[in-house]
Amino acid sequence: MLAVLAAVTPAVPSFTPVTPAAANPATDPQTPPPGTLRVVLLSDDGTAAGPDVLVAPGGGPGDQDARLAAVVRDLEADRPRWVWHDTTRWYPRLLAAGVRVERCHDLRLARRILRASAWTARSAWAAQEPGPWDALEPLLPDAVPATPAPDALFDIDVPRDVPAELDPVAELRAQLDVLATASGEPGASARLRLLVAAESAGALVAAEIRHAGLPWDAAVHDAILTDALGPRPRLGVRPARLEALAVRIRDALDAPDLNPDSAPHLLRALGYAGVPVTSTRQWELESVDHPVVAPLLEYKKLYRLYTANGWSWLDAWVHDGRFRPDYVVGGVVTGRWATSGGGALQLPHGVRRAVVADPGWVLVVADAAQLEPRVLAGLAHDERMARAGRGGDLYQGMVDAGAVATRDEAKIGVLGAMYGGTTGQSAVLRPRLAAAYPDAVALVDAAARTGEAGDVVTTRLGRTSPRPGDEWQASQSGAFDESATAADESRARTTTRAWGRFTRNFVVQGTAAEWALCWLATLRGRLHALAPADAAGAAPAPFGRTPHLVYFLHDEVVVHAPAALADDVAAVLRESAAEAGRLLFGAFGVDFPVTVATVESYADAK
DNA sequence: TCCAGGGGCGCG
DNA sequence: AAAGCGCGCCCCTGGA
Repeated sequence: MLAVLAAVTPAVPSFTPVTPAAANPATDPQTPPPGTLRVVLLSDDGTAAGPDVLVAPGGGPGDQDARLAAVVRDLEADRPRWVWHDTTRWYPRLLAAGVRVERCHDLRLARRILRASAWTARSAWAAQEPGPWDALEPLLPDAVPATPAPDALFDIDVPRDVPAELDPVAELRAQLDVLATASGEPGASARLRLLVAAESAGALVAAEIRHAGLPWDAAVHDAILTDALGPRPRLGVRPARLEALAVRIRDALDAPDLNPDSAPHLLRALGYAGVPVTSTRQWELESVDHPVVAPLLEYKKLYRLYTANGWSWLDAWVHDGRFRPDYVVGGVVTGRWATSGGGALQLPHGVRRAVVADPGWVLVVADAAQLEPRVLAGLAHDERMARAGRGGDLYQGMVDAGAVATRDEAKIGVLGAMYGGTTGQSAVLRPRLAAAYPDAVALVDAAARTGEAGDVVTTRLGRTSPRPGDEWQASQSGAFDESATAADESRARTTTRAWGRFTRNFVVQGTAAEWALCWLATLRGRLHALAPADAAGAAPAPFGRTPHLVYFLHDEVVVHAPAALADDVAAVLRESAAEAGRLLFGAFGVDFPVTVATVESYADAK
């Protein structure tokens, strides 16, 4: 069953006339008042399946939320797939009202996938000019206070954020049609359906992670900072350790006015002092023997900690013992998640010490081992590469099979093949890799050639790469013009190859992101099933004492769980990884082992 | 005074 | 050691 949380009559009557697009005169003889929420019940094929459920507006603050929550909780018994414009606009409020849903169809995210997929490209719907649905952006959590002021007007007001003409029922039916007629690969429809479901589940997970929050001990974080930088300074003053290092740097370079935060200034000062570098990058400085190098490298390290994850970050992002990441599902072209603030995906290892489970709880940390090479083996149906990864370390498996001499070589060779490395050791290893794993190498090489030709590539489940942009077009036409110079041609070649490296990597990174979504989706369901009989407890509703996801990082997750359930959670993490592999690659036998660690602090996971 | 772009570095 | 891919965030700079 599909339940479209949808035809919402405007909460602001003056905003637009009250003419709900999905109003059905047969069941609604009277137009409901402004601010009414409507749940449209449909069968899986999109046909009507029952009378609409209306949620009246009004009452005190939060009253309508509470009524909606009751309606949703009721309907959950029938396990509907909730269909809505956009998870970021609905789900945080349902969670705040204590309600979890099992599954959803996020029309905004699904549309982005389906409009761009090579498997739906022949449909008229995909060919339409961009419209208001395409302009719909996710709602940043900053715009929705987690805890609204008690006297705030708290009606659900989607029309303020979503143009009223965006009829979710019509959009859903269009998407179901396009899904049914997808073609271009065996099972194209089923794969795209899986992708839409997984992407939508990801949207639920992202909202739930933000709702629950990553347990964060601000005192531990402050101790890390004080230990590294000295006591917290007044606003606008360098911490003591940084200032002391700045003095040493100025002395070593004989540059009393040097501001080490300015790269150009620093580079000039290095030049005057006779330090042979062309940049101030860490790796270049490390190759130089000069008294300035040690304090400068130390300064850069601490400066980064201070600016990116210092006291200001702590003030801005950690409240009530929780860091709430602003994930942006599908925010990266390849389908990976991005973040819109707080830098949750760049959490330095050095501050992970501050991620500490609640008393009586543990963090169960899981990491998919060599995810991308395994995905490549599955994509290419490369039996030998799959065999190398069976059971254990894929790189060591390659050594044991005699393909390369050392684990390090295996890693460099594989990464080089996936990223398009053309220099150094990865270039040297290339022929050996191609000889041992011809199918895998052929797949990424073909993806690169497709990109170089200006064409698109597609992941296992149907996410399709963007077309090359203006720069690529310009360099192509420029290079073949009569007046083209050698420099034009060289620039065109550089641009073309860069795009080839992008499409080469897109198929692997994008399919790995799909694997991760399937992992999350399965995990989410199975963790919920571990709920103890009395689930009320430490975590905010609807989690209570149920293990739940609190962090995600491309191929790694952190689950916050009551200590007694740690082993069950570990088992679920492994089973879910295996299930994700089956969802993507069916019976083709490629293993997806995960390393699991049960810890008090995230820093102890590795 | 504002903002785009570059340098640099954190993560996978 | 980085390289080859994908990001976000910080600061500074220089032009409008």
